[in-house]
Amino acid sequence: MASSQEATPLESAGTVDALFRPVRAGNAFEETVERLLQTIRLGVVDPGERLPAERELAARFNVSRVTLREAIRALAQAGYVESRRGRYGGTFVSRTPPRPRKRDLKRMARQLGDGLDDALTLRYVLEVGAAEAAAARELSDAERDYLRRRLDECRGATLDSYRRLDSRFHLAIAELSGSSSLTAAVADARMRLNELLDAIPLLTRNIEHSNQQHAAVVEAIIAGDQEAARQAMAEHAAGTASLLRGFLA
Amino acid sequence: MASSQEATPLESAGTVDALFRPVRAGNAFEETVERLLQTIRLGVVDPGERLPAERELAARFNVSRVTLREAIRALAQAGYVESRRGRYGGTFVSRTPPRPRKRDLKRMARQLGDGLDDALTLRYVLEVGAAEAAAARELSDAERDYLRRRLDECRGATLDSYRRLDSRFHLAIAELSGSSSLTAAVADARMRLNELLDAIPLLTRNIEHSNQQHAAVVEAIIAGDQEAARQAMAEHAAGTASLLRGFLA
DNA sequence: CCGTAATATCGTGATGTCGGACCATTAACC
DNA sequence: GGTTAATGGTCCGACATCACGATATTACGG
Repeated sequence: MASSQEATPLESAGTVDALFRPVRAGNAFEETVERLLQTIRLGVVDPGERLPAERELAARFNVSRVTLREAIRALAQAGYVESRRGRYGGTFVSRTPPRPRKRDLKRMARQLGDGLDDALTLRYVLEVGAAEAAAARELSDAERDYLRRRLDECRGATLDSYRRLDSRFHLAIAELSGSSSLTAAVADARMRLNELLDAIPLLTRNIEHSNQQHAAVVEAIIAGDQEAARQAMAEHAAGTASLLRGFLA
Repeated sequence: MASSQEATPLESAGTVDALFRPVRAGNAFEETVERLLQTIRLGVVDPGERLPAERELAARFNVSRVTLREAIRALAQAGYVESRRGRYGGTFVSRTPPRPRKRDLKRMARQLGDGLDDALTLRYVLEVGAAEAAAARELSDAERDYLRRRLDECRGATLDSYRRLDSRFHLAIAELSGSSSLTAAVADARMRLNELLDAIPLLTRNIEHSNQQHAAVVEAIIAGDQEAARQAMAEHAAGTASLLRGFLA
């Protein structure tokens, strides 16, 4: 009765789609694999470094140890990690990561049609917001040092390690926002895009430009200038976005 | 060897915490309940309106029908929904929603210590970003109408229905950003805060102020003025944040 | 009044996931 | 060289969750 005029069942299909999205993306095993990959690809734990012990990881992930081990085994077979037993053993990130296999155009096209704009919009909002939030906080000396060190890392990066160190730099900014939820969201957004970014060539010229923008962001954050931080990060994000759109369109 | 100087294992604890967060918040049943509550509390489906059929919901949520039914049964027992069988039957949102029981201070204190700032920061970033993104898009006539109607709904709201209509208004803005991931994120952020907002009194004066800010946001979005939209939403969000902090601090 | 369609409800066997205990291995330490 | 502590590796019973199918109920259309 009232619904035909008062409610808008058809117009709000977008909202419905967003809220009726899958409760869980896959089974526990798949999601655990994805999260471990995140820590590796985003540079949270470096090649050669050790992951937390199985028991601790299982507890953090809120997943049984069996499931976690299956995930680790899958990553080991794929060449991402290596496990060593005994005291002072553990699971280590491989120093010779598997070459990201060339993405087939099918997958890219799927992502493109479905959610490229979606992912780019989300990334923009999160990263720009994180930069602004970080600038709004009063940072300790240690935090400023931390940020500068991440910036320097990117400068000294090779073509191979750049994506990882770049991700880690952006994660550091999110971290300085003080919101771990925001940090997690930034990490998720980057993982969605890295899959696409791996498919396009990385030019030294682009890296230099990125590094300049990084420096501007850091400067603004340390100066506590929210507006400048937002602006600088917005430019940076827009650059990556147009680069990506150019290669895929 | 190299790790003691080069890496920063201790300083980046925040990043580690964020990335080693639980893979899944709870079991499938609990998460499904939470998501159904979201559609009700955030006003995606109105009181008296029908939810999608079990089979469709189960498919959308990527959850078995058994699990979905258990979730629905729990919500039915709590008084949130009512199920009717037969053709043109279905599960309907109750017209007499259960009074949100007074939140015990224990839960609030927990949220407060743990993640109030976290939730507020995330909310701010997402909603401000959504407003900016919406303003950046070229909206169709239907979309503009849709937004205005949501705004008007808030004006005519009673004290009882205000929170729901307010949430729906904000969701509409997120929706107009064009990113369903962003919409979903905004919905999640609001659910986290609504739990707290339900614990503090709702004043008519505050509602009027909110509505004025809403109008300013809508005006800026329709005008396509990203900067103004951002600014207006930032003020609005800051207002809610300080209100909340005032009551809990 | 009857058939049909759309819906919620119920049952069943297979598979995933969990928690916990126990085993095997290793490097550091005494 | 033995001891020890921390780690990965293995197994098992209990429970959650799944996909699938069959059944019951109801409103609409003839």
